[in-house]
Amino acid sequence: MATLANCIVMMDEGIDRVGELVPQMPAAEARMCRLMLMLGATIDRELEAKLKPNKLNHSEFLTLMILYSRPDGSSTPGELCEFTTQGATNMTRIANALVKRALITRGSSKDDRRRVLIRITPAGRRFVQKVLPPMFPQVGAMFTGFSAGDMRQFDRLLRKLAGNLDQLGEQRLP
Amino acid sequence: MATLANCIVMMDEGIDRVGELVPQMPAAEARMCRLMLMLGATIDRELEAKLKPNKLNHSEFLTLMILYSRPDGSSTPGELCEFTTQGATNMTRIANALVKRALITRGSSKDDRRRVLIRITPAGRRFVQKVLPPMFPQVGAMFTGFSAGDMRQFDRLLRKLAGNLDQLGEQRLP
DNA sequence: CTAGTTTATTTCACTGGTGAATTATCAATC
DNA sequence: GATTGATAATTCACCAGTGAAATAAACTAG
Repeated sequence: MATLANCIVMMDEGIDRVGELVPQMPAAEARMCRLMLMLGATIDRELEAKLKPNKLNHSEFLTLMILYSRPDGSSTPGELCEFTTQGATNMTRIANALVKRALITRGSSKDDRRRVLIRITPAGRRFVQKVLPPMFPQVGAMFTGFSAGDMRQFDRLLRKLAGNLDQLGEQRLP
Repeated sequence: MATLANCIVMMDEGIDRVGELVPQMPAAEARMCRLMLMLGATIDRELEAKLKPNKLNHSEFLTLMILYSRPDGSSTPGELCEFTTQGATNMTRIANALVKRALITRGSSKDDRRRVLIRITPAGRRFVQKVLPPMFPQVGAMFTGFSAGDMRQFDRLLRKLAGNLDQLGEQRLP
């Protein structure tokens, strides 16, 4: 099996070596960047594995969770696209899949009949309440050994990084 | 456009709300987890966008960089699978693509003829040296405002998280 | 009322990645 | 030295997700 630790060792050596060949490279930043990519992908795989027994994939899960988290349990395809960073094409497919399983309903909005109103059903709520708790242990285990201070720091640093990424994105689409 | 900051605001509210409905949830950990997923995906998209003009995708780039970082510039498909966390099937495709562009060569190993030896070509090295520097500004910009201490902390926390993820993976495949 | 814009859906072609079976080689054992 | 089993890479058929373009319906502003 390819342990994350192995990959990291190898990545560290790789960056050192590339840093010798291309000295202008911001090595420390590149390292962080790769770490974020590796960990993000790993967590993604972990989550996907947890969801598979329930015949859900990541974007379907996310969509369902957003609806579940809304006080009125409803949203629109456009809004869901925005927050799940999915294309409209895919959101239609996701909605189709969730409607077929009766976890959500699709209806047209009263005041703007172009809009489609997507709403989580009682069965959808029950489904979330069944699916969610079994993933708590893993989520907790990811942060064993993190002190309260560690969590605060981590949160701060991730949000700071998010801010930088936003700026970086803006200047690419001017 | 869907700014990361917006998604985060929405995620925070969502987790608060779900936390009320399902109180056993480890809210702080779930928040970190989602942050990692969002940032990882964003960095991934950013990288992919930077690579697209060069007709490379993430896994091809990674493969090429590993080869570039090796003192002898060579590896085998199996090893590359391990470090890129790709299936063997996909590695064959990646190698095909890179061979077609003459960035790598494929030859069979002398001492074990099952093994294929993949080696970066001089053109491959030149290609990396051309492609790499233009991404340095972005990589640097991702961490503007990070003090030396911030970088140290961030590195420490990410590696700690990696350790936990490894343990979590082990106990799923016993 | 008309022209233009927004919202959602559908279709199509394409990319990236996966699982199952296949082929070739090696290593071990009888 | 033939047989069995493991390992490395490839091939094939398939799926999920994407981007672009076309369509349709409904809203908005002049």
